[in-house]
Amino acid sequence: MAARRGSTKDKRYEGPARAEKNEKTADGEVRWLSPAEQETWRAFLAATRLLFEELERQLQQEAGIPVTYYEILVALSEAPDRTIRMRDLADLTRSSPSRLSHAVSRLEETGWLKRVSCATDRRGAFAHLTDKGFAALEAAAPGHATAVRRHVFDRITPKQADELGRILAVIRDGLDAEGRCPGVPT
Amino acid sequence: MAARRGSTKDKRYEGPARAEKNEKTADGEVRWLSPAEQETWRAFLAATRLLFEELERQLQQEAGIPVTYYEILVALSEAPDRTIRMRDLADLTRSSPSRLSHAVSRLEETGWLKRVSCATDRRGAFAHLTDKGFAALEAAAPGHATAVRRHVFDRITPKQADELGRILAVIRDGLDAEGRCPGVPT
DNA sequence: GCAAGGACTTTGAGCGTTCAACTATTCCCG
DNA sequence: CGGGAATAGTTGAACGCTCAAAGTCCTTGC
Repeated sequence: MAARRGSTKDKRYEGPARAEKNEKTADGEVRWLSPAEQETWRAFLAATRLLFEELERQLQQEAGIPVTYYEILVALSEAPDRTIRMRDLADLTRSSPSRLSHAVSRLEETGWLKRVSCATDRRGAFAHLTDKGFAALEAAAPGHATAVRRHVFDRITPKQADELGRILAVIRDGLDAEGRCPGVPT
Repeated sequence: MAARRGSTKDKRYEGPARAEKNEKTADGEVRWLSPAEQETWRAFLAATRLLFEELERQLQQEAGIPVTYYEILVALSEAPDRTIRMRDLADLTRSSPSRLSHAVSRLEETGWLKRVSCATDRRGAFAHLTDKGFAALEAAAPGHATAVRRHVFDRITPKQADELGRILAVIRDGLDAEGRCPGVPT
């Protein structure tokens, strides 16, 4: 990735040339990424793309579902009664209501999930993981866990894993907070 | 089951997917993630999902293109003559040839890219970034860089950024190596 | 030379996601 | 109580991606 500095003739992409001088936009100053940060960011993009593609392929071949559906099954499997209100399930899995609705529809067709209407709030619906769905999850879990271990945790030290978790939790919390109260400055 | 793609029902069932502890099964060992590893992994999933969704939304609204298209433009902008052979561009951006072909077609429609046929290898094609495409990239860059900085690098220390880069490079290299020579252990 | 196999690229179908409506119900406040 | 606003969930179209299959051209061995 690379394209280390000054390859050939052209401008290496560190932002437009004019930005060297004029760093202002409508809302203030543009602080480009430093070379080190760029390298990190490109590693981020490459690693996550490769990783998710690999996990997706693995899970699709062995279990026939995408990773996001797997996450839905996991969330349900951990809930009391294996049943969660749609809204809460959307929050847990960080999906949009729309995505969740489509996904649940799809999983309902395979018989792994069931929609249950809510007695106290007639707008509402629950998603319930069926025994068949739970069995499917049990069958899919070892392969998926093995893949995650193989591509991530077997490659880094426990200390690095800890640090990775801490870093990603910070990033996650930042985005989560922003999602909940939009318009609040850092 | 609606004939999903790789729908291999009735997979081998490799032992109970119970247990947070490590255990063995008949035909091989499944090493589950430790509680700490699970927490890290869930942070990974949540952070990357939120982050990419946010960047996608930002870039889509401000520039009208997905992040992956942006990466293609960046790669081209750094190349001599702003021109790269399709195969090499696919490697650089870690896309499948198919994805790249679709993407280039799309970007060609907007006039940001141009396909140029190769004289010495008539199977081949180059992708060339037009002036219009370069201008579009210049216009999109500040917003994108700002978003990346805001959600990632402004939230972590430089030391953490370094460590993050090192960790992700290891993961990336592992997957890269595996992609090139499948079947090689570790 | 020539055939067989490999490399480069494109195409079309199917799937999951997003986005923008839309329906239905509940909440809130005067 | 009544009516507007908020909440829960669904739907359909558009779009990007994957996969399989194909077309086109190059290369290698004989």
